[in-house]
Amino acid sequence: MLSEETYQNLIENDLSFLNVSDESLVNKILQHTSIVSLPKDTLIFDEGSTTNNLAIIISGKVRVYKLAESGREITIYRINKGESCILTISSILSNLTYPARAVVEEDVEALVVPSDVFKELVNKDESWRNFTFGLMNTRFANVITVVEEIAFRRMDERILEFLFDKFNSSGNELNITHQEIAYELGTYREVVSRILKDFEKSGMVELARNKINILNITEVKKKLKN
Amino acid sequence: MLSEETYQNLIENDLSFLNVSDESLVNKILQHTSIVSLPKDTLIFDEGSTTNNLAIIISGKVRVYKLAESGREITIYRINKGESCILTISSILSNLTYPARAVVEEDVEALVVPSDVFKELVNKDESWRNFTFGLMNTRFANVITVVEEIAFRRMDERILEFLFDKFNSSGNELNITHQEIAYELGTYREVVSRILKDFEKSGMVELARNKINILNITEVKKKLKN
DNA sequence: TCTCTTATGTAACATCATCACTGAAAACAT
DNA sequence: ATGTTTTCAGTGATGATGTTACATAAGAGA
Repeated sequence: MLSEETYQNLIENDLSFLNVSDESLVNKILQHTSIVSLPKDTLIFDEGSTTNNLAIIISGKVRVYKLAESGREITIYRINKGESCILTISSILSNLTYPARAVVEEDVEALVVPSDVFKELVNKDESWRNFTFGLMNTRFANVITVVEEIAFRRMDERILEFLFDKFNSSGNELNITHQEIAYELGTYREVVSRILKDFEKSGMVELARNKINILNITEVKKKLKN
Repeated sequence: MLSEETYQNLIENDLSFLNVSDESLVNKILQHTSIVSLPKDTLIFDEGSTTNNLAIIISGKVRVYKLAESGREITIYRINKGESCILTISSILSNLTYPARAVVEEDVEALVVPSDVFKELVNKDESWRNFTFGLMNTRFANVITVVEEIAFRRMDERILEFLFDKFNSSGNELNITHQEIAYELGTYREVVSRILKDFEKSGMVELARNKINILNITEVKKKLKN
């Protein structure tokens, strides 16, 4: 159950596709959806599983990744505010099992839509369809980019790019462990440590436990241009 | 323009989703679609481009791959009979540019649907929607599998698996060059040559110019189980 | 038979994967 | 405040793969 007020708030707050024109669909949404809170580290779905609900993220962040037997991981993409999990959509629309794993990275509030309601909305409402197609298309492009990265680019470049992106979103002192970077990029912690050490030796960064300081951002940019 | 007869043939011949119920949509299809032949090596689309037509494959095969500056390539997936290119669909539905390249691998006959007609069909007809979603979902799962393969698996295993798949579809003497295998898997020809030579030394295969003979298929299977 | 083109072999070195440790920093317990 | 445990980082060693650079061999065509 969703209150009329919450519904309106969501529509104004980055979930504009919720705004369907058909009155009976609005009622379906109000009656059959609800809001849940999922704390950090909650396993949203695992490889091989299926589901009966679609979660649309209102706040927080989810990481979708592949896990190898060796213990290595690689991040495939993240689900942010206003998005939902296309793998769940795959599962609902095509009866496929998840090919990856999703875990809450930052505490999540989500709107939960039962799969049959979602199916009906996608079939009857154009804005839901556009939302769904748009999400699938951008994700697809994302994953192809991941393929390109791991197939063709060197690890030092990839680490540098990762640092640079983080730098842009959270200032030049990053609080992150080498292991986290390794999980992000699909490599081993040792590899990350070694490469970061090289960066430190060349004066680009400064390292401490749980911390990476970017000392020379223009140098980083220059290296990425090549 | 499509003849009524051709249209019926296509419906019976693996393109059942063409069978729409609405009469005006049938007319749209008949009037606005056509059949084209595309010989081997035709570039269907390239990175960064967009399109106004969707091709649905009636016969033949298309390879979709990423190309690196170094000259390396990696196959992302193939488009077979009854399928169409989801990247084209992305481009049409979400105005995205292609993140990869597609080339005809075996002579293709395809049904060409203008993008506005396709949009209308997806919006109005459920079987087209299901076709579209189904294709996107399986492709997405494919690409995630590719990520897993290149991120975590060893090259000798991947080559072995490739040989095994080819073996299943075309007998135990394969006519293929090392370069082609390298393009498939995203590595260098030299790496493929080296690993194949090792396989030959261990008695699993026999190598000749343009030819790989699998001598011991049970051994290959066994290695793949591990 | 000679030449050109294409496919393969292989050495050498760089990078990354993988295993096996060591030591340092922070968190926790007493 | 000190000792203990846990978590994080440093680093050597070795194998697999990426990358450059040639050499050789097989087939195609003149």
